[in-house]
Amino acid sequence: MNLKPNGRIWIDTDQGAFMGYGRIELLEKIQQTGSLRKASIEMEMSYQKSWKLVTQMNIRAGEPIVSLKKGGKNGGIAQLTPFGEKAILSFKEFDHAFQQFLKSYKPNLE
Amino acid sequence: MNLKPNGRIWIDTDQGAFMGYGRIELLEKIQQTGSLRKASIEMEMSYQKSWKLVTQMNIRAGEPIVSLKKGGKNGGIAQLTPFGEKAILSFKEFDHAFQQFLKSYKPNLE
DNA sequence: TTGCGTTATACTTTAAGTTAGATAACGCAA
DNA sequence: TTGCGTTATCTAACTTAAAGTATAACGCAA
Repeated sequence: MNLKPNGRIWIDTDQGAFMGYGRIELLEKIQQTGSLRKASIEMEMSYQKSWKLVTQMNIRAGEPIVSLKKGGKNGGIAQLTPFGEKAILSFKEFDHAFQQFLKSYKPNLE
Repeated sequence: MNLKPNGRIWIDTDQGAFMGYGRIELLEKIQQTGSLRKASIEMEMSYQKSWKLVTQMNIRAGEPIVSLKKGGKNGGIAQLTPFGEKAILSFKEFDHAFQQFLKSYKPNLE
């Protein structure tokens, strides 16, 4: 039978989801590439969707998570703000605690 | 800003999801009505979908959660097995612990 | 044997979300 | 001033999960 407790967590705001597994992965790829387009390709996600996610995060957080600039030397740049970096760390900590919770829980059905 | 930790949990098997919020609600409505059709109407869910959910649960649990019988006095009957009742209680306990976890967690971002 | 309300199942249609494709705007560097 | 690669945005096409529609099978009761 092999019953396995599972789940997922995220952070909401009044306007909707703010931070979750997909967004975290996207932010990390932005951090690595410096480009929203490259990050979306690595995520195998359309540019439109990742742009929407980032823009939503920026609005919902009240303070920019990612700084987006178009034009210039390399065509443009996408960069995490210090606040964005803090947000990643905070969510990862939350998820770590949740994974511990999941691991510790034993369903009593046999 | 009002950041609110949120999440959901469920129970998986090797064949896929076995128990979660929607299924629990469906099981409780079956318990109350004795009918899969009436339960689906109360859930505002198509009969086909609820039938599929119940059938999957029965298969994935290895042991019936809901007993389905067609024909007879009232056209047919849907009834939780004792094992099904235990499954409900077990999941609710799991969820209670999870809600406690969520409530206790304070994100450190301000 | 007929009617009833349910379970059981196939097929079609709808709706929502996602992606694709195209194009404008931008600003540095050559 | 031109070219480049990116951000930004619109519209159309596609995909897929869900619901709708229809019908068969069942077994008790009248």
